[in-house]
Amino acid sequence: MFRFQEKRFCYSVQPAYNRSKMTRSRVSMKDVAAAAGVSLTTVSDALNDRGRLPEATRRRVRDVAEQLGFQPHRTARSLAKGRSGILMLSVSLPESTPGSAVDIEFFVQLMSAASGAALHRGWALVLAPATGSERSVPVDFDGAIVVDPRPHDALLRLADAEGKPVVTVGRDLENPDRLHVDNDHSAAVREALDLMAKAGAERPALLTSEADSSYVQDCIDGYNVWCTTRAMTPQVVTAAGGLTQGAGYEAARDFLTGPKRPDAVFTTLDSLALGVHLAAQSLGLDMPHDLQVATLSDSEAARQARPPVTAVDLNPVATGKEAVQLLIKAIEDAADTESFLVPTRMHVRGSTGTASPEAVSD
Amino acid sequence: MFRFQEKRFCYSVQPAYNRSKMTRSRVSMKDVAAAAGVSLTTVSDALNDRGRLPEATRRRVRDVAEQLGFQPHRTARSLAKGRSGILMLSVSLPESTPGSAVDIEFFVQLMSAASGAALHRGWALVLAPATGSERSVPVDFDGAIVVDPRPHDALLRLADAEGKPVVTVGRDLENPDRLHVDNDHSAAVREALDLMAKAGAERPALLTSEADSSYVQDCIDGYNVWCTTRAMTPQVVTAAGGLTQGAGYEAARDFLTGPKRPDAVFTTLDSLALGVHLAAQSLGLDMPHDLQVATLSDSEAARQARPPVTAVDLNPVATGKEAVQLLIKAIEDAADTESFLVPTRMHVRGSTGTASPEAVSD
DNA sequence: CTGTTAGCGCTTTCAT
DNA sequence: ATGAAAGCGCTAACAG
Repeated sequence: MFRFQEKRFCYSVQPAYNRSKMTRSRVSMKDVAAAAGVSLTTVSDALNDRGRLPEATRRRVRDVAEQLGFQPHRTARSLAKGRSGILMLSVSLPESTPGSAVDIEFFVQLMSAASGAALHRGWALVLAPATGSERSVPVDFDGAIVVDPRPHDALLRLADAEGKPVVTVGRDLENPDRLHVDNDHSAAVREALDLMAKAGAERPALLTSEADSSYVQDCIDGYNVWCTTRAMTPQVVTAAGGLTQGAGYEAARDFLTGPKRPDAVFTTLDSLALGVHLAAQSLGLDMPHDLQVATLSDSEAARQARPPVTAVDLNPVATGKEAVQLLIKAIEDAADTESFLVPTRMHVRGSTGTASPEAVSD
Repeated sequence: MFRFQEKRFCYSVQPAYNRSKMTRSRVSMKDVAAAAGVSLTTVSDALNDRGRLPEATRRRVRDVAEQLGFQPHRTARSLAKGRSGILMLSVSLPESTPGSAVDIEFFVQLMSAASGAALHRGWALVLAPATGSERSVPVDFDGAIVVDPRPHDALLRLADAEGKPVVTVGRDLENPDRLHVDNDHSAAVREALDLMAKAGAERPALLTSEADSSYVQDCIDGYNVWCTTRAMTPQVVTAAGGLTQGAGYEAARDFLTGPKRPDAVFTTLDSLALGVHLAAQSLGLDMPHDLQVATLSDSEAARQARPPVTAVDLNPVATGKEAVQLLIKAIEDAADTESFLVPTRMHVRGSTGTASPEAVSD
């Protein structure tokens, strides 16, 4: 239950910008040219540092432009150059996941870092409409970043159709050679399993979401390789219900009360781990003694849980920056761009047993 | 401590889009006109539903366009119409706050909702560079949303300078009549104080961040009015160190060990409340018995804390949507736009004592 | 070293 | 009911 405020919800005011409505019409390059007594070309060259003008003219023109308060008209420039300066970014979650990508810390960090990196290099980044959304992209764009691509991602297909460069975060399973940024999830899983094994785990399980992303498959591969090496019987559980704590909880209630209960579990997302955490508590299992928990993707929630959850930091900030950098490179000259693997970090915390001496909790 | 992966960090692949490099050059309206045997004007009119063509021609032209796979060139349209279709959004945090706005759930929700609402209506939303950032905005925009405006917000000044409409979230204290979206924070504070008083609070304090935002001032006003009405001595504490849990913790350690320790505290942001929460626990104070805590702005962290924190949901999603709607209206016709107050919701949880019967925890 | 000119792809008067 | 033509503000050949 809740109560709404009883007060007025609306009232009226005058927009502030109305007051200075005598907006002097934009200063154009033509105006600058006239004022400086040169041609349009010269102004363009001076403003864009095209080195064919003597420093003197360049300076003079720039000064005039500054004094007139000239601001370049980006749209006109875009039209003339055939480049909009806009990058699109889409994150498509599995159908089954309620809520949106902003509920997942990894995506928020990545998105924010990507936007900042783009701006820093003079590009603008626009979030793409959720897949399946009514209309398509409302602006011209020069390239796209597709996070965790799924078979029929709208932005991916649109970019491909228009021949525009794409960088994916995580591999495009339908086209694995496509330019991408990724982590070595398989290695991360094996590292975490080693850690838990050292602390006594004998039956580690893997809890994943639906396996339609490359990172989930990599985790499964890494887990299977590890189990094979150790001659252990793998137990892979797929949580139904998307990337949520609830999905993790339901799955965990299930396998934690079944026969051959695992004594450790690695999850492919922090929200799943949090669900396992909750299930373990509700079953009266002690972490890490009765059950060790480790997960892919670090988050504030993983840090705040009691005990805090051991997690692999995927470095979404570096990932976002790198994706932007790669995409810009691909746009500017398709040559010499190569996919990139972002290093991960393991944060050992209370949800797993004590690890080897060099890996201490942060 | 942590360990980096030892593996290869990079390897090279061929960008996928290179393979289809024989990109058929965009289909333009001219092509459509030729194919349909009509003029450019007619195509334009048909495609934009300008009602001067008989339904027959309109259909025919549209069919041809569709068959040719025509996609409008947004940039060209923008140049001709003098409107870019782009909205800017900036969030400026207090100088003292480390990290970025994406660490604050309110902003993330607002931003995501705003972006979605813009897209839904055919506009694109671009995040503005952090204030004080090197270069200015890399695209032409038609209007701006400025969240929690501060005295010298770069985007605010830029928009004003170019005579572009602005909607602020929270009032612009230097120009209170400016179009905005806001909550009735003063009423929310009083409601929370009532709640805590009913549960026995006799010395409620107010913990705020630096008071340079309208919402902080509103909280202070509401608090003072409430105290005056009840003939209570107000105790307002300003946390140093920005909008962080650490800042809340430090401030709370201080006033919780001083003379006349408050038995309840209202904070102006969830991270501050979480800091108070931590301080109370470290001092062995029981919540809600020894200390009641309530805060502005609900969050996952407030819900997950033990005990969970009573919080005012500011409805950032509605706020973001409304801001976009208002801004578009202001861009399209400056008339009849009015500021808007978004209703809030109180979520009563374990950090405060039992409230009146109709306000039950969710 | 600098200017002239023709677009970029669309919208929009103004004719017919 | 439809078309011709002049831009929108900038870039980029191509001259000189």
